[in-house]
Amino acid sequence: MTRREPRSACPIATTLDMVGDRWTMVIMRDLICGKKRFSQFLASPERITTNVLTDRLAAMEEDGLVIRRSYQERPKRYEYVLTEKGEALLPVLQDICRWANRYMPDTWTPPDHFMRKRTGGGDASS
Amino acid sequence: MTRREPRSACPIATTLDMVGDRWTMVIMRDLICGKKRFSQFLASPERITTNVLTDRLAAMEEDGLVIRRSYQERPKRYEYVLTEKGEALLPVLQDICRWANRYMPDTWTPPDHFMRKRTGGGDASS
DNA sequence: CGGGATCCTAGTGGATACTG
DNA sequence: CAGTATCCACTAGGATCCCG
Repeated sequence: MTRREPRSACPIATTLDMVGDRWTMVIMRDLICGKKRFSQFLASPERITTNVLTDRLAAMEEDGLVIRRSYQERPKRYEYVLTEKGEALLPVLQDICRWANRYMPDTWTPPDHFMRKRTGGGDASS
Repeated sequence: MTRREPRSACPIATTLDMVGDRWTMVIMRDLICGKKRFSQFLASPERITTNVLTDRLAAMEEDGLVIRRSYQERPKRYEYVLTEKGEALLPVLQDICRWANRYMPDTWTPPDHFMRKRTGGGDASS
């Protein structure tokens, strides 16, 4: 498993040191619509390999972004779900989509229910 | 100079293929408050090296995220500024800051004028 | 099905010295 | 000042095969 140490106390640099690698945010995208299994990630169009997927999921679990549930079945089954901390990154993903749809015309427009979705703890200030 | 080809037509994956490396968003952070010179980036706490900085700035210029202005002086002087396309990523940086300040307590709180700043073309729909 | 074990590449980053 | 030019190290990421 591979994680990065924060380079500074800057919120942007620190966040990027956690989720700013080549795959973490793509995995989170797959998890927005709910739980997913190992083989379902592999089916995404970006074609992540088993090796990297294992590595990223383990790091994300340790960082508290996802939870891995195991079921006692035959053959064994696992499911990955976003934690609240992970879900709270949804606005970032939505902003990225808006930006891409404006400046990179060859990208899909995400489904409406994704762009309208709201995460639980908006801003608890005051 | 190093750029990545998009892995898919997904807006998230495509955007990450452009700005999702270890340095691009950190450089953009430095540019939010206005123009910067080469040596000013080097002074940031994350300690980027000249080699990597040159590489990233060139890629960002080719991607239309920054403009490099040169002045005919002695010694020669250059300035880097965000384009409108680059500035439009500001909401992403702000969301990242909000997220970090909530879930990664050891990070700074950015100055208020940064979090309140708005980019020109909000959403021109309807 | 959900990985682990291996081995390998190439992208990323770093140190140092030099130049227009 | 603002880079180039080398050379080098590390590791994220990939290919392939194997296993409980």
